[in-house]
Amino acid sequence: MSGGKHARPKGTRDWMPEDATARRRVEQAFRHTAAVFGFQEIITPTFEHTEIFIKSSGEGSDVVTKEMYSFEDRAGRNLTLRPEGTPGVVRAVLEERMKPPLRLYYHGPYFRYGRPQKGRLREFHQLGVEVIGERNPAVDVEVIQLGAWFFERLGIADCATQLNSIGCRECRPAYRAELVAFLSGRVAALCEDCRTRLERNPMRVLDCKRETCRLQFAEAPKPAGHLCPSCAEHFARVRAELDRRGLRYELNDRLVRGLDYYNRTTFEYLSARIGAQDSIGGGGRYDYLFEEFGGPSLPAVGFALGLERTMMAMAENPAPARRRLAFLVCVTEAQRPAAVDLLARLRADGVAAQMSYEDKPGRQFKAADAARAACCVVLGPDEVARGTVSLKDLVTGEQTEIPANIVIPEVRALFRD
RNA sequence: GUGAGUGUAGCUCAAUUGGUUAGAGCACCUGACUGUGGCUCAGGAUGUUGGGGGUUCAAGUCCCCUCACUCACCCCA
Repeated sequence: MSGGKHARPKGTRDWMPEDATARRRVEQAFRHTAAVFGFQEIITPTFEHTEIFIKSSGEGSDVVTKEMYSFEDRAGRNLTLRPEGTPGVVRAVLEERMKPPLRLYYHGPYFRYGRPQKGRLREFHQLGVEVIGERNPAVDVEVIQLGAWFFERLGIADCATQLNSIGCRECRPAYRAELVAFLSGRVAALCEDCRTRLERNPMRVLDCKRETCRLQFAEAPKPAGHLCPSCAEHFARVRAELDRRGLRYELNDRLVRGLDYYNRTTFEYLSARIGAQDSIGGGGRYDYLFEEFGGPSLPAVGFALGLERTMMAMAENPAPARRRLAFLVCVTEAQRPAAVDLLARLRADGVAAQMSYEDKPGRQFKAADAARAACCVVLGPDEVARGTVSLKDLVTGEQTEIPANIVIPEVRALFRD
């Protein structure tokens, strides 16, 4: 039933033990992939001064104008729960005077105020990487490859990589003017949203989802066709290197990412199986952001992926296996002290063990089953008299009596399969 | 922020055109089982029908408000 007295805040979720386990696996896989590519972890605060995000995402962006969790602290400082990862990393790199080139990865919770839907929460989690201080197009490719490998490792088969280039300071103004000129002649055919986009951020008109708008854009000038020579070369080298590494991608000349700080390469990973919010990750180059933060001119490229969306795109987990947990059962209370001692020995040896304090053995087995334990270690008068224990495999139901002193290796052996 | 849809037991869902005591499956509890979980059988408990107001002789059912969830738009992970 929904709407109890103490319900979760809107747009948040609970991670039940099974969910938490699955999430850990994804996070570990990401750590591993990032580490293999030479990245090191960086952890930055969950909230920052609000101006950090305004500066990087852009004053008029939707994220800034209507999606931030901002608040004043008790001393009147204006703070914001981070809506994305890159600004905090950039700030930290400058503030801590870290020496480029840098390869950093991060993960954690992010916050955006908006109406929740499938694949969009108010508190969500991202995993991301940033390469700072490298201009070479091969680095863009490495970052794209990292993401592709990661998704592949998770078994996300139907994941498409889309690629585009949106130019730089040199070529964008001219292109932009041309696009505006083109669109201005067709305002009447555009939807309400696109008309406001035309004024605010014309390039966004390109990825409108409406069929009527899309028809208009068929002949619209595209960013990739208006690159300056050096951007064109960069883009060509990115594509050549992707091909050389055998990475599959599709060009999407409408891929214009939402955050203002991107330039040149932009890319996105899409999954068809997670609903309308089909982007499971995306990124691109941001060669100007450090300057805008008052730092040196530092080229950079990175990407972030959504943990929740990624997990939705993953194949359903197979039947939940039993836990690597041994459950102690004592047949009568007389064996309780011996059982408690054995419990401690198992735990001291790193074997997860637990026991029920029900009196009847039947209850204790039931508790073991309910806890999804892999086996029971049974202590009864007979076993104690013989210096043995009975080990019951809860999957097969087989029970064997073994010398008490080999319990730990036997339980371990049982866990192995 | 905009729009649409949905809220009935722990879960999934029933309940004639408004009509008497709101049902079923699964799960749960008890027993058959005084040294053994799952399987079987026999019993058992469970609801302020999300909340508040209204219409009516009568509301789970109709109307209004509110809350929550879902999906989509916007935007993005």
